[in-house]
Amino acid sequence: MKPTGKARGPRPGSILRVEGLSYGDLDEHLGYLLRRAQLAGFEAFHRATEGLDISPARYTALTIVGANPGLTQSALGAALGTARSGAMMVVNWMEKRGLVERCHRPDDGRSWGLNLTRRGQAQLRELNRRVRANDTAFAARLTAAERSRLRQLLEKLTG
Amino acid sequence: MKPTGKARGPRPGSILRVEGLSYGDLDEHLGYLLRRAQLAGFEAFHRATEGLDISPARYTALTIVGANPGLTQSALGAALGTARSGAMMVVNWMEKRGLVERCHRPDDGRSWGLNLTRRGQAQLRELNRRVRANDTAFAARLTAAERSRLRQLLEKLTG
DNA sequence: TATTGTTATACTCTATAACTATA
DNA sequence: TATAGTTATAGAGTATAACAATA
Repeated sequence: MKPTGKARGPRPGSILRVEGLSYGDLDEHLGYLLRRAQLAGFEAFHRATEGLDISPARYTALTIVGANPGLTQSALGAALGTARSGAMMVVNWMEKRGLVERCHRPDDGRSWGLNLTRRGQAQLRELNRRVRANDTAFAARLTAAERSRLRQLLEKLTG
Repeated sequence: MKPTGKARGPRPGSILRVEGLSYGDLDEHLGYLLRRAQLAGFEAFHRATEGLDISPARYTALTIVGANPGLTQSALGAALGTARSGAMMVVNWMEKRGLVERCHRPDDGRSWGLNLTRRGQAQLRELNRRVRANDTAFAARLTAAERSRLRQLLEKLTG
């Protein structure tokens, strides 16, 4: 049994509600509530992918490459909301792990086209399985109807 | 007219939806939707506090100290979900700016009690004004009823 | 022995800028 | 000249560990 990967970086810090402490206006501040929920989501993600040397950003990158074969690094960076150099590091990681290939594009010698390898596809399927299962557990406090409503509201909010 | 403060650090990166790109399973992933919304919230906060040398974490710290006079640094760290050393840096920043005072506690010589100064209180009021106004603008895509529902769902989700 | 504050250090993430090669 | 990728560097943020003072 080979090692599955080392833990990466510090655990995501959660914002647990401290007993007997007043939070002032924060409880009515939408941005703060979103931050709390999002950090809880990171924690859930971390639990779901324990030992896989992955991160939310890497998972996002993997998913987007998988959904857009031949994608350019710059386009990936734009999708991730990061600079080109940031996209580089993610792609380097994916390539070193054998999850993604950089393929020359015949039409433009400057840019690479990114494609998932077989292994990358398998890895992504496994991640999706884990993440989806954990997503439900994460949102277990909500009913299915409430989850759906929450998704809908978030999508409307973000545009 | 004195300078109001320098911009701090890199702007928060947003995740703009890229035209014509597929996002695979991400659109159904609650954690991803939360992340998007939260980053949009950071951006809104940044716009609202332009030039004030503040950050969401600092704003949170200021609010919590204001709502809990005499608070301990460790307690603040717990509320922020950060280590003691992290709380130190925030408090150092607040103290240097004259927003907070460290007061000796008669009952325990080890710990400080944190209190907002007059200036800190004024600063917090101004921040609340800006943040609240911008919060509405940020969530302008939603009706008042939807905003309220969203808040409710987020609170239920986080517990 | 445990806890508070403190300091020093390391690591992650990300932005910026300069460089190259193609266009 | 403009753009894609690359590389090096710097900054913010935060965790960890060790230390002193106090409990």
